[in-house]
Amino acid sequence: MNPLIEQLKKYGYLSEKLQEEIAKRTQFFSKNKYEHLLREGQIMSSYFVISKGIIRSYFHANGKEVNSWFGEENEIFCSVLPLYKRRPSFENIQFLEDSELYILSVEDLDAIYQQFPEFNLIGRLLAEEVCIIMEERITSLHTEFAIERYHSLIKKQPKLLNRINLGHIASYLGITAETLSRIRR
Amino acid sequence: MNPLIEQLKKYGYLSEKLQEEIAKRTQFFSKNKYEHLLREGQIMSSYFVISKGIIRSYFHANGKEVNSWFGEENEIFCSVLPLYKRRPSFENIQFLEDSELYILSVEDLDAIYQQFPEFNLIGRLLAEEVCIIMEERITSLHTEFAIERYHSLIKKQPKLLNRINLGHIASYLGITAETLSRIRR
DNA sequence: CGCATATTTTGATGTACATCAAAAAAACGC
DNA sequence: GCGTTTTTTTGATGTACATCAAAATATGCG
Repeated sequence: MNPLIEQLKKYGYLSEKLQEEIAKRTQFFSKNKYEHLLREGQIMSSYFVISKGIIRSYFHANGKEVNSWFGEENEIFCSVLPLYKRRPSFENIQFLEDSELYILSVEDLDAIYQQFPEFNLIGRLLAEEVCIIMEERITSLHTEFAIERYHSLIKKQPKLLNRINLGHIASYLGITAETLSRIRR
Repeated sequence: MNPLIEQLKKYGYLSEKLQEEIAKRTQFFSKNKYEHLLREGQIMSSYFVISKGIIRSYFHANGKEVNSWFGEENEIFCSVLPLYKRRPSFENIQFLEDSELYILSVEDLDAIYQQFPEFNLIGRLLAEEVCIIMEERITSLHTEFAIERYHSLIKKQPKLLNRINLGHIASYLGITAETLSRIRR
């Protein structure tokens, strides 16, 4: 069982041969809490799925860490800028629990695109899905008050509250921990 | 000369046959200032390029119009939700000048994907590009003050200021026209 | 041109959220 | 289990931006 393949299958048909190729190239990692998968400035990139654990993506702005997203089990992720543009990441990806994950590096991904051009369909649908998610996030940041953004988040990722401290959540929402505390009361 | 094909070529090779097929399916429209290309609730969708004119995309939030983006000549655009998910649009696309544009409808696009599977590569790169642009917008809304967002905008679309009134710009920035006026001073 | 309308600016005041400080509560390590 | 560290809450005060009203300016149109 390869969780990456399971996730990719959600976007379309993968032939046996293609599945074998992906399986062959998939790397498995165990990581400890607070380790990093990616640090800003790196170009190393990949699609990946966490089979166990949780991650945050954060970057630095105005001298502070700002969380940009959280990742839970059985979703497919990537760092957009390195994967889609081969440009250095401005974000850091860090494990917030001891975690296990499956990675398909950008080099392996390219090789697969070469060998199985039909895989571009999956890649297209994946990127299109990311667009949808990002559009929601933009609208939320553009028009909602902090409390509405908070409710949107717990609606979309309800388990997050039990796994991640409120300081991290506040940072994702674009407010301080103090404000989040007052909002929740 | 088909401006849509010119834009698509930026993302990769298009065979003669593929270009012919796109050209055959491309529709040309002239539109007057204040006409709409798309209204919220509609599913009708497409990729399109404006050869002359300017557009804004806006939606309704808290009883007000909120501008989500502006489009100028010779860029390829779409409405993400209808095109990528076949879901009703929540945004409206309106011309702010008398305009001319070239459209490839979602039905024609699907037909092309069927007939030329290699076009999925272009579609993938296009969607990936949209992700990059959206990520920047998210970061801007997440961490910047209004004045910084203003400077980002005029850096990225410097001609906008001469073509669009400040109320529209303010709405895009997520502030009121009054605040924008004070910021500019 | 001259009047009507739309846009931009200015001023007074209100509100969402930030900052700083410190207490309270929870989690962690030995 | 107890002390240390981290997280969360509470309070006082500051700031970025909103709201409402109205004046100044620009634009559109017969």
